[in-house]
Amino acid sequence: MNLAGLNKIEPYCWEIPAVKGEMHSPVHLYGSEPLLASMDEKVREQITNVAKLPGLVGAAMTMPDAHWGYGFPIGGVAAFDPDLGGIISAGGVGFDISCGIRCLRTNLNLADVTSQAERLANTLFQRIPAGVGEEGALKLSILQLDDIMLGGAEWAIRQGYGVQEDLSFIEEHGRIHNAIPANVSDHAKKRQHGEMGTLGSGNHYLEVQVVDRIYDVDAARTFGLKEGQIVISIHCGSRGLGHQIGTEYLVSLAKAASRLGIELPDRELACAPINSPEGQEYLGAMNAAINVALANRQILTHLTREVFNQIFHDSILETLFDVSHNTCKLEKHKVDGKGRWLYIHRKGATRAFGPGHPALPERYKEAGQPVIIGGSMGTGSYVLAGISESENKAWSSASHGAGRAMSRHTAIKQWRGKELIEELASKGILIRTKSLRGAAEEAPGAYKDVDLVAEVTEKAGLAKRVAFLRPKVCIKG
DNA sequence: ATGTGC
Repeated sequence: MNLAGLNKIEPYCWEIPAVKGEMHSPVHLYGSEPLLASMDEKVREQITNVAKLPGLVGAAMTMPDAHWGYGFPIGGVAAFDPDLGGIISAGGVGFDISCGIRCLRTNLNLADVTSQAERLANTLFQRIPAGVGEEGALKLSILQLDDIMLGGAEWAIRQGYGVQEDLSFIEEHGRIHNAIPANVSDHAKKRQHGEMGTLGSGNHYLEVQVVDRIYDVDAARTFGLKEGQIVISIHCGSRGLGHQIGTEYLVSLAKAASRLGIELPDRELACAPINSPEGQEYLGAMNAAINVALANRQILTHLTREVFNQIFHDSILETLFDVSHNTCKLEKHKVDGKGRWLYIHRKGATRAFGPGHPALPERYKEAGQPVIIGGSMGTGSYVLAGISESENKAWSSASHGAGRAMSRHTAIKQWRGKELIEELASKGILIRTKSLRGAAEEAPGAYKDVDLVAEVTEKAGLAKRVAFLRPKVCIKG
């Protein structure tokens, strides 16, 4: 991205001023000069288009890990006011609705896992269904899927997948309201029928990690993290169901936009007013998919506990937190000192509530919300904490991952999956995957530097670093 | 992301 002509308004934020009559608000690009310079021009183009959509409140913005996406850039954040004709867009949520990361802390340390690493990797790979179209042990009827779409992780726990305590540490306490299963097609439900409790493919993973470095001692203590401790991160979403909802509502929202005379700067930005029938319909379906994703990560948590209990007697795996990073959520935020209810699109961006936020569980009230930046295969991840400053800057949002730096196509030409896996094994990182091509697409070199993303996220005032997690075992989709 | 591509 060419930064010439942009205003540097803060040490880690560049502004594209609003063009009168075209954009409702300016664009704010959070990042450092090197991170922004290496981003595709498309990021700038796409987020400028978002600034042209009706009912936008405040700046349209991108997080430091942003990259080119469908319509909205991944790493894009934008707030819309329904009373001002604000819109909702399927491209602004992403196809993998409520894709996110569940992080579990354990009572194990590095030495426990090192001696059992091969067995752990093999058992996890055997027990955690992963890969395109891979089905799990659960086979559900369409009626049961309706219950999942309403109940989320609560449903999963009622079925025996996990413990009540998990719910306190999941966004929305494991279940988002206003899900409308009737707005989800039978086709979408059928696609999900065998896919509950599965990881999926692409950048999804289950990783066993060791806490390698603590940045913030107090927050780490509150989060229950200490150096040398083993944690587990599960990255996945709403699988076939979310994807099918995205595909279908893209068409319905495009029709609504045309019917209502909404000018779309890009047809990929198909959207409808939140207060229109189509907007409401998508919202109900998207919330249903959020619950499916929350239930999915809950089931995977349970499967992970079973594997750990089999290998390590008396192992305890507690939910540290579960964050979603592809959502549109109704939240109350301050605008010019006044509280307003806004629909916040976060596509490839994590909600990052600061200390004292009423939605936080009691345990994290003072420390702020745990924010998880998932790294690329084999490079490590970060746990951060939400800070108050981010409320004014970015509607309490932060980066979600390393963010791609290169297309999948280019990555395949540059790396071979087998060699990558061998190289990582030589560094003591065990990868298990059904797709060598997938591994090549996910080469660490195809992603931005996660250390830099986490550092810049902190310096930009979006969240503060708490701990760095180094990978040991990675089950790839 | 995705029963990866019409």
